[in-house]
Amino acid sequence: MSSDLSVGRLQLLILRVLWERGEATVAEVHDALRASRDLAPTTVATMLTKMERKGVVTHRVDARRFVYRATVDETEVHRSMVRDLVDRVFEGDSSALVHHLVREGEIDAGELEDLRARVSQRQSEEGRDVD
Amino acid sequence: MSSDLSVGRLQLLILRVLWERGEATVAEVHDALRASRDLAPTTVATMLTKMERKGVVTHRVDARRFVYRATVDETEVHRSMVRDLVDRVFEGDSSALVHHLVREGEIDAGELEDLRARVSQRQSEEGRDVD
DNA sequence: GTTTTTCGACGACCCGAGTAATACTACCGG
DNA sequence: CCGGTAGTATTACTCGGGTCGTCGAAAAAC
Repeated sequence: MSSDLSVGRLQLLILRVLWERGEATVAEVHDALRASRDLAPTTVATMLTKMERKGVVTHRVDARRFVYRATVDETEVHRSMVRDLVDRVFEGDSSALVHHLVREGEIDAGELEDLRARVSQRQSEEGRDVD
Repeated sequence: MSSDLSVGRLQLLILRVLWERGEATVAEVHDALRASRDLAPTTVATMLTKMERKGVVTHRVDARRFVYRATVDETEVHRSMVRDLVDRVFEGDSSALVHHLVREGEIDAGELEDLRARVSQRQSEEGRDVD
């Protein structure tokens, strides 16, 4: 599964609100977004509807209001969107992406060392039961 | 500026052909794409037109045919598209992206070590004029 | 009980990517 | 000079993200 969970900017903003709060009404989402975006409440509602049609959120009814909840978690969405970029831009080669980041000076030696330590530890720990 | 050079899948495929060959006619691009996509020649032509309107390619006329050339290089496009993803998904934090890659097992210790060595060398070389 | 407010449903648009059929035009062979 | 061909321009359509206005129902307020 986890087919295509790529979402647009606004959709991601909305999902973040839902991930943080667990559940939220249209008004709550709209309110939480006020800081970053000045939108009509109906815009949020429409977006939520479209997102529900796509399958990334659901809602339950609570006394007139719709209470939305994400049906996908942050990691799934990240995975899908990163995969998408890697496929499009780097022909599926994730390390090419990291190479790019390094070449562009987005990542420095300290961060890489940190990561390296973490991953090598993980690999030695879980080495026996992988795949 | 390198403002917004984000392009779609097909546009990127087309750009790759242009980057490889330097210049290409519609027919040549269509032909080069035959392997990966089965498109009508007009589709490629339309796309090229739209891309020219956007500013990522130009053309010169050579005896009736349009010879297209990219006006942006691969690195610029990569930068723009990666930046875009990082902004949308990781709130501008590039290292969060790498963290994700590591956590998802897309990158292993060997690759990180390779990268780390490279970047630390670069940093010590150009150490005097950074920040 | 009637009016006002609240909230979701629907429908309308815009825009860009993608896809392609059709129209148009200039050149070439006869 | 004429028509076919090559190759671009035009037009059109689908889809999804984004943005709202309006409408209708229902709850709340008076």
